[in-house]
Amino acid sequence: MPDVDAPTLATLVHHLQARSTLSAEERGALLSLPFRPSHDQAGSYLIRVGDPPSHCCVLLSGSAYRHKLAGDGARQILAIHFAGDPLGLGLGLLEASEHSVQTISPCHVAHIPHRAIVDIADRFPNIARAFWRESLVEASIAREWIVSLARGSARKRVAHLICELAIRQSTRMEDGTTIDLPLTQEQVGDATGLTSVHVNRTMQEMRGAGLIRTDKRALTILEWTQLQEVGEFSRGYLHFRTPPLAHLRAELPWSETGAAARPHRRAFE
Amino acid sequence: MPDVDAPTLATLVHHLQARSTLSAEERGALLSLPFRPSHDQAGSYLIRVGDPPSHCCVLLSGSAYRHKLAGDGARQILAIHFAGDPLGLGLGLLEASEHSVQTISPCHVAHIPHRAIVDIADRFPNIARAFWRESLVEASIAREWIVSLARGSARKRVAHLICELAIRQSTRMEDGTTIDLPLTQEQVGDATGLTSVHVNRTMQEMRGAGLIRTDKRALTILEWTQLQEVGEFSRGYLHFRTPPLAHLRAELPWSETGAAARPHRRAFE
DNA sequence: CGCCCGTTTGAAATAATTCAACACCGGTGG
DNA sequence: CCACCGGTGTTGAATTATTTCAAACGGGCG
Repeated sequence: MPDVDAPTLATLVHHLQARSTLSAEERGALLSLPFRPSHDQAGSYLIRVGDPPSHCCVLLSGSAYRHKLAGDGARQILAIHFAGDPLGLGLGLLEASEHSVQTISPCHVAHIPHRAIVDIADRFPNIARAFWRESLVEASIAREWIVSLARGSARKRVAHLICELAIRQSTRMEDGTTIDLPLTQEQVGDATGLTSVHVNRTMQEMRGAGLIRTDKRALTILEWTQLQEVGEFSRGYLHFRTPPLAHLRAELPWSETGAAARPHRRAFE
Repeated sequence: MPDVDAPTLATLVHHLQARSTLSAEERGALLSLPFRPSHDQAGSYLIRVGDPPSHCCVLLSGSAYRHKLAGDGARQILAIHFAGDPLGLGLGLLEASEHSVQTISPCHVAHIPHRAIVDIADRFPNIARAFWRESLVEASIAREWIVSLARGSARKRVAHLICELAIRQSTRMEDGTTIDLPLTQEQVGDATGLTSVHVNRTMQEMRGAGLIRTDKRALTILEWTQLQEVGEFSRGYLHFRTPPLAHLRAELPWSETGAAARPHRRAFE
C-alpha cells in the first residue's frame, strides 16, 4: 500500500541548502544518488551502536532520535531529527557508529550506500564541503547541548530543547508558533538528563507561567521571547544561513560580553 | 628568543594519522601548508566566539581548551586540547565560531589560513576525508560528554574526563600511567559541570580509594581498570585506528547489550 | 469494558551547591 | 631574609534542586 508518490531525496537537498549553496548540477547529482526506500514503524532501529556502517539514512518523513545507553542502562538522547535530516552521513569514514538511531514515529527512510556518499563527495568538492559542514554543525549542536545540560536548571534545559526544535522546524512550519514535539515526557527527560517526573513538574510550571501550551504531541509557544530567556537560547549555534521566520526573530540580550556580568566566575586572565 | 627549532606541522600529520591513512604525497602537501607561527602565553584567546574565521590553529606545544559562557556567566569547558590538535579546522565553512579557544599553558601555535585548508581539501579528496573525519570524531566526543555530564554522578564525570585525557595522551606518553592534567580543580569543574568544591571532594575520594595520585599538574592512574569502571569509560567513541597501549588495553564489561540489564528503563519498543 | 501507556501528584531521600573560612605554596618586593 | 600576596586546594555546615519511590489518574484503543 504505497501511500506517497515515488520517494525522492528532495528533502535532503532542501536540508543541505539551509546551510550550503548548491549548483543545479550538484543538486541533480544529489537527487540521483542511489537509495533504497523503506517504511519503518515507530521504534525501529535505523542504526545500531557498533554496526558496521553500510549506508546512510535520510529521513523522508517522520522523526527519530539518536541515543546512547549510559552504563547504568539509562538512555541519553543526543539529538532529535525530522524529515530531511541525514543520519550518519559520514559514518562510512568511521569503523562503527558509537550511538544508535531509532525512529520515534512511523518513518519513510531513504538508505544511501556509503560508497555513493564518498563517491559524490570526491566528484564534487562543494558537496564534500556541504557534508563536512553538516558534521561541523552537528558538533556545534552537541556542544550547545553540553552547555545546556551541564550548566542549566531543569527549566533552562527543557526550554532550550523546545527553542531548538522550534527553530529547526521553522523552515517547514506554517503556523509559526505551534511545533511538533514528538516526545513523551520521559523522552524529554532522556534528552535533558532529567527524570520524567521532574520534566512533568517543569512543564507544568511553564504552562502555568503562560509560556507554552500543549495538546498531545503539539506544542504551542505563547511567549517566545520569555521562553528564549528561560532557555538562555541563542540560535547562532545552529548555523542557519537563512534568517529565522519573522515571528521568531526576537533577539536575546545574552552575548559573550553581556554574559561576563557575573564577576566572581571570571574568565581565565 | 626562539627556543625551539623551526616549527613544522609534523605534529598535525601525526595527529591525523592516528585516525586516517595518508600517502607520502598527502603528508608532504600537509607539511607544506602555509602557516604563521606564534608563541602565546597562558590564558591567550586563540579563537573568540563570534570571530569571523580567518585561520585554523594547530597546537604545536602546550594545551588549550574550548569553552562557551552560559547565560549566567558560568564557563563550560567543551574540550581539552594538546599538541598536534587542530582547532577550528572547518571553521572556514561557517560564518562564525560559536565557542572560544583559550590556551591553558604557554603554547606554540601554527596559524593556517582557512583558504589553504579548503584548497588542500579540494586538491586531495583523501585529505578532505581526513578533515571531515576529524569533525566526525569531534562530534562523537561531544556526544560522549553529553552522556557523561547529563547522566553521571560527580565521580563518573571526573573519572571519565581523566580516562579520556589518558587515552588521548597515550600516543605521546612514555610512562603510561602518568598523564598531564593541566587543569585546576576549578577548571575540572568547568569541564564536568561541577563546583570546584565538589571536584575537590570527589578527587580526594578517588585518591583515598587508591585510584589516582596527583602531584601538581601531573596525575598518576593507579587503578586503570577501576577508574574506567567508575567513569563508565569505553574508548570506542574516540575512534582511534591504533590499539591503545598495552597497559591501557583492559576492556570493560560495558556494552550496549550488557547495559540493557536494567529492566525498568527499557528501550523504546 | 478493561488495559496500557503516559501523565500527574505527594512525601522522603540525596547529591550537589552555596557560602564562608582557612591552609598551602611559589613568587615578589621591601 | 621575611612578609605579604594571589591563586589554588581543603574543610565544614546549611540549603536546595532533583531524584526516588509509590500510587493514582486519564484517555485512547483493541
